[in-house]
Amino acid sequence: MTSNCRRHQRCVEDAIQQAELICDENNSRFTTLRKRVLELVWANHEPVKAYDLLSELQKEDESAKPSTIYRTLDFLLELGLVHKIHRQNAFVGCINPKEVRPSFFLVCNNCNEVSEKHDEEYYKLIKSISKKHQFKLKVSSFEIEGLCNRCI
Amino acid sequence: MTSNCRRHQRCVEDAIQQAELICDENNSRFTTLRKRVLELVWANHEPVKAYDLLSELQKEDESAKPSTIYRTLDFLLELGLVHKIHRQNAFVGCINPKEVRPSFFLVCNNCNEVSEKHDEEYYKLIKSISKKHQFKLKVSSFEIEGLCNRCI
DNA sequence: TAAAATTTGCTATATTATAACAATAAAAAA
DNA sequence: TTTTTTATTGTTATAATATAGCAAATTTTA
Repeated sequence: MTSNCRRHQRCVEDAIQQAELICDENNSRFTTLRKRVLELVWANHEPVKAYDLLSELQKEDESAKPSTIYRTLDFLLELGLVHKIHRQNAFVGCINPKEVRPSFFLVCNNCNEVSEKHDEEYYKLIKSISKKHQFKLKVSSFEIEGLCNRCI
Repeated sequence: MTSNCRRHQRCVEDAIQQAELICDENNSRFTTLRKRVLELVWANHEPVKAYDLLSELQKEDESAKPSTIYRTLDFLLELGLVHKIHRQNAFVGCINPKEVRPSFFLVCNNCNEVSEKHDEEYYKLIKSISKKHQFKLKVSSFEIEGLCNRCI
């Protein structure tokens, strides 16, 4: 249990509920598989490896294969329901999938917890960079590793 | 040739010269292998894949193996002579290895050129984030993909 | 020159990810 | 409702990325 949230079950429920809405809006189906994988991603606030998800899934569904996981993750990434932490080749649930502006991540090297941040200053920086370098931003990632406030 | 630098040979020479200095200061050896790999990384301003480096190296040295490349890259990364672009699992030469403050990268999805930026505003943001969240930063990466000014 | 430390060679294998095509299930059209 | 189309999942194979561990060679230090 490495969560600083009071009742993690809430996080999961919220995530699932949001996912249902977003899939709906998108005319995409929130199938049993997709729901289950999202729940597994949300098992805690740490980044999860694809093959760890696969192991978990295989406990319930022997037929699960790497592509089962990767395809499902692709779907969830597409809708912004999960994020990839590129420095770790791992995945976390998105805390605010309706927000289209980019967030960044604080990843604790001690407790492994990831905290997704939405930050006005960060939005400004991105805009300013785009303007300064005449660069048309498509996607970005900003990942910060170190020690979180509880582990410092 | 996808460089917007006038004479790319200069970039390479500079990089090698800086590397010599830095290795020296660090009491590390800038061996033939390390020099050669760094040159290969600097073949252009695009991110290079480890196995592409390996292929290149093998043209000159049949005995080269994955670990040859990865070990050498690890060494170069350690000294800040190259950076890893995590979104691409690829590597670029560092334009300013003596600067300890973090830089960020603009990666063009059209011409593939990577541009490393050192930016006062970015330093400030990082400081502000660290403070705001009481997070002790160890390492970070900020990678931006999109269209560069020449490809827009 | 001998001993210690660093670097490289070498083999094996772990980890991460995708391609291609078939089978199934769900939604849309007839 | 039945047919057709589309989306999803199953399945097999393989590609791409990365590391571990130990031996040999080279360089530095004593």
